[in-house]
Amino acid sequence: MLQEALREIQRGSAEIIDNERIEKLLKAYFDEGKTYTVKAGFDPTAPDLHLGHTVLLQKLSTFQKYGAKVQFLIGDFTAQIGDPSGKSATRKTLSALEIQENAKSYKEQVFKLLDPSKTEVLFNSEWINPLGASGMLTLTTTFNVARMLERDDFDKRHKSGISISISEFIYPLLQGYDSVHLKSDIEIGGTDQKFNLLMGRHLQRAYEIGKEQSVLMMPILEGLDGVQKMSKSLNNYIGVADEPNDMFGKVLSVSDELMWRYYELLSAKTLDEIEALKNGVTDGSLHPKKVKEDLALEITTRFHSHESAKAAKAEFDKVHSNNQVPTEIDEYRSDAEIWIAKALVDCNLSPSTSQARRDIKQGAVKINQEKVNDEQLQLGSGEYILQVGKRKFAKLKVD
RNA sequence: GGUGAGAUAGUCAAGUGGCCAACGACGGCGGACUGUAAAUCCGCUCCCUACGGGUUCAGAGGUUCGACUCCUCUUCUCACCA
Repeated sequence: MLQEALREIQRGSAEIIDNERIEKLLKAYFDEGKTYTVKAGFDPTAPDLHLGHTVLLQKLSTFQKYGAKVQFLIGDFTAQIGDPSGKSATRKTLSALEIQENAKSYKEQVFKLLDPSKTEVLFNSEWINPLGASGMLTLTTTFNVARMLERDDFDKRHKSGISISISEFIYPLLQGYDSVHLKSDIEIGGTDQKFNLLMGRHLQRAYEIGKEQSVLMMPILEGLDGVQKMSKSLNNYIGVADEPNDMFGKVLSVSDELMWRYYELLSAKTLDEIEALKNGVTDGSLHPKKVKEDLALEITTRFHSHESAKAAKAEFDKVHSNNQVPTEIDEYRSDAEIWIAKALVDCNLSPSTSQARRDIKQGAVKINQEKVNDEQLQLGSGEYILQVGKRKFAKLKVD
């Protein structure tokens, strides 16, 4: 039981510092029922959560299974500075109102994964504000500039003469101080957070609170392309707010290889269960597509509901396996006879008539399931289902 | 502040007077094959009711029959020096 818990906790992690302590905490839980705290900080600058952000949540959820109380920390104070990690320039700061809004949307999402009874939502302004100028000074005496500049991203910026604000030096200190105040046993974060996470250990020692937190770092989740990190700007993400149909479809579109990665980092299935799936695929008794569908169902269910996930699967089968028209498609109207290329542009199926013509030439355009060959085709009055490629549909009414 | 290099389509990157709407790579889109997977193969990839027209190569002027290519100024980026 203890071994299994350890394996699940280590699952997918990139690096663990002071693993022995985690083992001790778990042992104390299994032997004596003693709980412990796991801290994870979230910067309320990103209101649009995607699956990449949920890797940490999934890990927290695992910890909760094995006796952890989660300290879900929203860095409302620190967000005013902006985390310098991995940044090549000073971040612009957020207004108090924006931070509040973002924090709210965080709370709505996280309890889809976490057990509320074992989760404490905290805002660090609560203890950082009372620190005052003298408390802040004390904090800064625990560290020095030379060590701060050892940090890779600071070092690069310093050497290339890009300005580093003093407040950015303060950021890791404050994050570390959170661990002092909360007396966290373990802190988890992404690999890019290593410096900040270690600061927690440093400060817990400096403030002599009698423990030093273990640190568990999770890797950055790859996006749909399987290569680059999942991010909104690369448009390779699955948003937690995506519609069920989109979410299901996106999960199903990842490669088989990436699917296992997603299983490891996102699924609530145990390692043994996943191992069984892998064996099934290897010996041919399980079709990889089925396994991927299960993952898509699990994820869609998590953020929506079991019903909508099943509906998404049904819809998916309908459109893609049986080549039928989706249930819901956008409708457009035209009040006069219209040229096909123009119609495609009007229905947002093509960005320009030039593109529309190319699509037609390449046989990508269908009207009512019939391939269109004539670029000059005029659509008279009636109702048409327009289709470009495999997934873009629109309904057009011509009066 | 000084000196040198550079700015080309979504990104990287050719092109140094007409053969340039601009090589190539990546990405993206479409097609074939499939499990809407991956891999592979093929096609497309500025706009325009189009065998033609229009607007592009940081910005503004200029030279020229003709400029992405030459000249001037401006803006920005990078390297070295201080």
